[in-house]
Order: sequence, then structure tokens, then C-alpha cells
Amino acid sequence: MPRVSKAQAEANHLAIEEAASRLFRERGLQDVTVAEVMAEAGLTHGGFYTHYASKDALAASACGSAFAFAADKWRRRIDTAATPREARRTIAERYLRAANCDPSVASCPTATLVTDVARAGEEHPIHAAYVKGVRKQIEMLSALGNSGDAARDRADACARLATMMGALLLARACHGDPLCDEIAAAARARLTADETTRRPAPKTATHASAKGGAR
Amino acid sequence: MPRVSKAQAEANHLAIEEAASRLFRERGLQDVTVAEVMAEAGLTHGGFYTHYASKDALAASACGSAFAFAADKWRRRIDTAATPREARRTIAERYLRAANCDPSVASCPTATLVTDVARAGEEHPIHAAYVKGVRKQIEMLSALGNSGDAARDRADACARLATMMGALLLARACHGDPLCDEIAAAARARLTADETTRRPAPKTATHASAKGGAR
DNA sequence: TGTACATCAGTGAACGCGCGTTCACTGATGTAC
DNA sequence: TGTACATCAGTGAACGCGCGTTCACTGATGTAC
Repeated sequence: MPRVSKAQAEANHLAIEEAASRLFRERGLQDVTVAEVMAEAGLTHGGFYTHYASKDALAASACGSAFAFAADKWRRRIDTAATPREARRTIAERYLRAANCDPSVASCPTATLVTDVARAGEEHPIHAAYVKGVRKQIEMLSALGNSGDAARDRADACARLATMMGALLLARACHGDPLCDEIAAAARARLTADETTRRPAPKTATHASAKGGAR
Repeated sequence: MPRVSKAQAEANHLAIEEAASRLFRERGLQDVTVAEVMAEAGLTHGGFYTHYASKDALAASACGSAFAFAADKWRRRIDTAATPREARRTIAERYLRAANCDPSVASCPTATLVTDVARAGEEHPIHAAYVKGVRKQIEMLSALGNSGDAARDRADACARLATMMGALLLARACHGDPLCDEIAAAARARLTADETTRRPAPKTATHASAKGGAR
């Protein structure tokens, strides 16, 4: 069986990365073994090192893939939404839908990998991939803002992402308890509430709607 | 050195639990070994099992301790604050202060243990301890609400906690990048913003302030 | 197009190491008299 | 109060097991002629 065609080897590489992307998000970096990832890809563990230099390198690569996949999903939601506000709401609703609150399901890498990345430290190859992915998400959400103030839109995007992933993680950890649904529902409600009622300050209520960013 | 006085044994037990509470929050359940916890408590690993049935049992117990300690801290902030609103703001500000955004520092168990608990599953002894701790935090925040609507106060508390711990985790994972400070600052600003400008609906603006809950 | 051979993706056994847990042992503690 | 002895908190070596990584080997692939 050894020596597989170049096309097959490439397909195997993709299968390994996809399996890793899902498994790492389902169970974390440490609970998933190299052998498991390889088995999931239909291979044996020995061949792993012809594809990646180490498990850490796979983690970084798979993290990047997971973010790319998530960004595509967000992009599609944005493109099909009628307005930026609808896009923001749809993204939040989908993010916090009940299915994602099951901790055994692989959901957003921002949430599922956050402690792994924090603990791994800045030198770990996954750190750069993670930060890049988060930055992209903040930029995407920020571009959906319509306060007319770019800095404000960006701060809103940061807070939104924090609320989304914080609620998702809390709900997942509380799965099996009524708190799970309660937290997810509260965050969904907060994130889809009519944001126009939240005024920047006593400043210019008309200014914002006049310059109104993305449409 | 064997056979230590009952008082000393009790002190050792406490030292083990305190070391575990801190280490688990700093580095997670899996990155901390039983031997490390015991060494931190000034003991050798062999004696561990006279104190706990297993590492999992220690994790559950230490989780409970961490939450109890956190609740005391919140309680003190509430008691010294002039108003519930000031208490809410102080708690959020302290929660997201720069020092806590260093991932090598043990901060709130809600944040630092969330993925460990989610992955451990509902049968793991830590699950009940964690959910109980989160419930208590939500209740404390909820009691600080002043919308005049208990259900609304509680939903606000859920969303607040999600934003707080989501931002803390994101900042910790992005430590070393400008995003770290940006996210923490954005969440602090959001959580300490003048909440009275955020109206429930076009409903009763006076109704809420009239019944106004905690004072 | 056909043949000979070097390459190298994948296999599966093995190596090292670390960690949770167990266990025989120790000797100060605390109790029974 | 003093003495004899059972208890048991703590020690440190050892056991099992799992996992990341290595390596000799295989045989189809792909290339050189």
C-alpha cells in the first residue's frame, strides 16, 4: 500500500487537516492524539510526520483552516443578508443556536480553542494563527457597524465577539443544566436587540444615521 | 517525618487545595500534575490519596474553592460600593484589568476553567461545582440590576457575565498582540457605559426607575 | 511506448518519557490503661 | 501523670499505561533513458 499517488497524498493531507480541525475544536488540543487524527483520516499514525513537523505544527495549521472555514460561513451570511444589521443578527443567532451549545460539537475556533491558545503561550505556532483569525472576525463584524464612527464600530465588534463567544462557552460548560439555554437565550436577545436604542451619548443622534457606514 | 498532627494534616489539606485552585486556573486541569500540586503545598506526591480520591475529585473541590474565593471578592466590592450600579462597574473593571489579561495569571474560574469543564462532560465531578459557581455569579450580578424587572435583570446578568469572561479569555489568548488591550478596553467601556441610556423598549421609562430594584 | 530504477507516502513496531495511582514502609501522634 | 501501643499522614520507589516521535521497511509511483 505504500507510495501513493501525488494526488492521493494531497487528498490525505487535506483529510488529516480537516479531521484535526474538527477534533481539536471538539475536544481540545490535548485530548486528541496524533493517532486519532490519522485514523479519522483513514491512515495509520506513522505517516503523520511526512505531512507535519509536529503535533504543534498541525494544531497551528488546523486552527488556520478552522478560521478560514468560519470566515467563509460568515461571508456567506453577510452576502445573503439584506442589511448589515440583519447580517450581525443572523451571525449572532447562528453562533448561539442550541446545537452549538452541545460541548461535544465542534463550533467556532475562537471559542473552542481560546484557553488552549492562551495556555500554549505566544511562542506556540498556534498563537499567530489564532490571533490572525480573531482579528479577521473583528474586522468582519466591525465592517457591519453603522454608527458612522469607525472606532466605535470596532469597539462594538470587539464587545460583540466577546459576548458571543463568552455566552457560547458558558452555555457549553453548563450543558445539562437550565443555565445552558438561559445564557444562550439572554445573549442572543442582547445581541439581536434593536441596537438603535443604544445611543452613543447625548451627542449627535442624527450624525450617525447621516454618515451611516455599511449599507 | 510521617504521621503529622491532626492540625498539621488539616493545614496541609488546605495548602493542597489552594495550590490546586491556583495552578488549575493558571494552566488548566491537564497541564498540572498531582506531583506539582503536592510540591507546591510542600509535600511529596505519594500522600495525595489520603486527601483526595483522585485528581478529578481534587479538580472539583478546587473549583468550588476558587468560586467561593471569587464570590467573597465580589461580595466585598458590592458592600463597599455606593450603589448597585457602581458595584457592577467596579466588578467589571477589576475583572478586566490588565493584570488579569496575562494568561499565566490565575483569574476567575468561570473563564479559566470553562473549556475544561465543557470537555470534561456532565458526569465529571467538576461539572456540578462549576455550574453552581456560575449560577451564584449570575445571581449576584442579577441582584445588582435595577431595571425593575427581575427577569430582565437576570438576562442582563447573563449577558454581562458572558461579555466579561468572553473578553477576558479573548484578551488572554491574544496576549502579546495589540488586540489584547483593545478587546479588554472595549468590553470595559461597554460594561461601564451609562446603562440608563439603554432603554428596555419604547415602553415605560419611568416605570423602571419608579420600581427601581436594588438601591 | 516500453523498461529499469530511484523516490517516497504510508505501515507498524519500538523507544522514551511523563503521569496517575498503588504500596510497603516509617515514625510521630494520640489514645487506652 | 506516665507508659505501651495502635493509628495513620506522609515518603519514595514502582507499576501501567498512553502518547509523541522515530525508524526500518514496503512497494506503487513517477521519471530517466
